[in-house]
Amino acid sequence: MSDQQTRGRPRVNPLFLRDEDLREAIELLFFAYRDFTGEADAVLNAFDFGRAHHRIIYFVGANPGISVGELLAILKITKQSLSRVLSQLVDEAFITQETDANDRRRRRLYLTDKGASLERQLTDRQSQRVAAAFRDAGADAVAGFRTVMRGIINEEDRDRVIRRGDEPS
Amino acid sequence: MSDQQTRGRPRVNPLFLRDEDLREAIELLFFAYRDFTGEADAVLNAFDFGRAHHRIIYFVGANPGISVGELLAILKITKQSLSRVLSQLVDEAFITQETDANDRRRRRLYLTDKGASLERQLTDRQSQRVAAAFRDAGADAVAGFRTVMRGIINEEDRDRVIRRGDEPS
DNA sequence: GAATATATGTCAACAACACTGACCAATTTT
DNA sequence: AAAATTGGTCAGTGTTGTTGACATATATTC
Repeated sequence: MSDQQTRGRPRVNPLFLRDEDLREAIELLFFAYRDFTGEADAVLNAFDFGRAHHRIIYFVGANPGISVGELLAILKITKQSLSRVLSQLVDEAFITQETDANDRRRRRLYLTDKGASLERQLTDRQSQRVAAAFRDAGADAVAGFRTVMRGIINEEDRDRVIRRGDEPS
Repeated sequence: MSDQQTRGRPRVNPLFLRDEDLREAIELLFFAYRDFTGEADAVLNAFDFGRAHHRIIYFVGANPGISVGELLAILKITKQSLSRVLSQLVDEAFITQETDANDRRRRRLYLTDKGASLERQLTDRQSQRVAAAFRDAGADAVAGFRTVMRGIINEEDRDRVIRRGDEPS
């Protein structure tokens, strides 16, 4: 019964969240993500890889020893979809699989040197874009960015994002 | 020669942008966009539409009378890709095309009532997610979010995002 | 007025990446 | 021993992007 508040004339609330404010946010998400992901495409093309490969390489790099199931939970795709791309990365020696010692059903994933090198190329490019935006915006703005972005993520997945170490002020 | 600065040990700079700080931002972008776009999928499925339809409906709604060329510049896809999806939306009467009076080569695009109704359903859902994050984060954080996101977007495309009216403080 | 450029649309083939459904094998848990 | 979990695979399908080659109408330029 308060749904239609979201549109129409401005509503009374501490932030004065008008229609355009929210549309602006929607567009910022669209354009920022479009340009942010586009950044890595040239590198990926040189390896005949796509964005699916990139996502896998990134998250295996960020979580060495991650299991297939955890990776699926992060990417929210089916195991068939993952399998197609992951197999390529294993075949071409960008990623290795090692059977978990405690639970031998589990395969733990790691980047090879080759994989780590590609991961670095890709992450560096995107990091530079973010770093430039951070520098121009200043420390306070960066803190706000982090808070809002975390709030947009589904609550149950917020702790999947790595946290900087300086949280408790 | 300063590329490898982006990784490895912390660098000296006013924001102390460490490797993890930038990785956190990368992950925030991934998860926030994943959940933000996932929000509308159920509605779209009911209409047998996908995300490509959503993007078109959104930007035509936000820019009534936009030309095909401008839409292509925003979406950064080929006209063939756009055409397939746009034709469906026109055939099913979610969008109308009107020849521009001044330049009769141009087709200006508008949402029909049916299209506007769908646009509202989709945008409302996403707006609610953003509004909740904004409320929890507070006004200062929202300002920071906007500044950083704008900085991530390619410079030449920053003014494609609608601007709130309260910029010059 | 003829040549050129622009805006849009269309046909055809193809690739990446997601999906569903139906299985199978190894291993662990109950 | 039975059931649940983890991971893999085969087969078929749909959406959304790509290239390349043309076609049409209209506007602009020489």
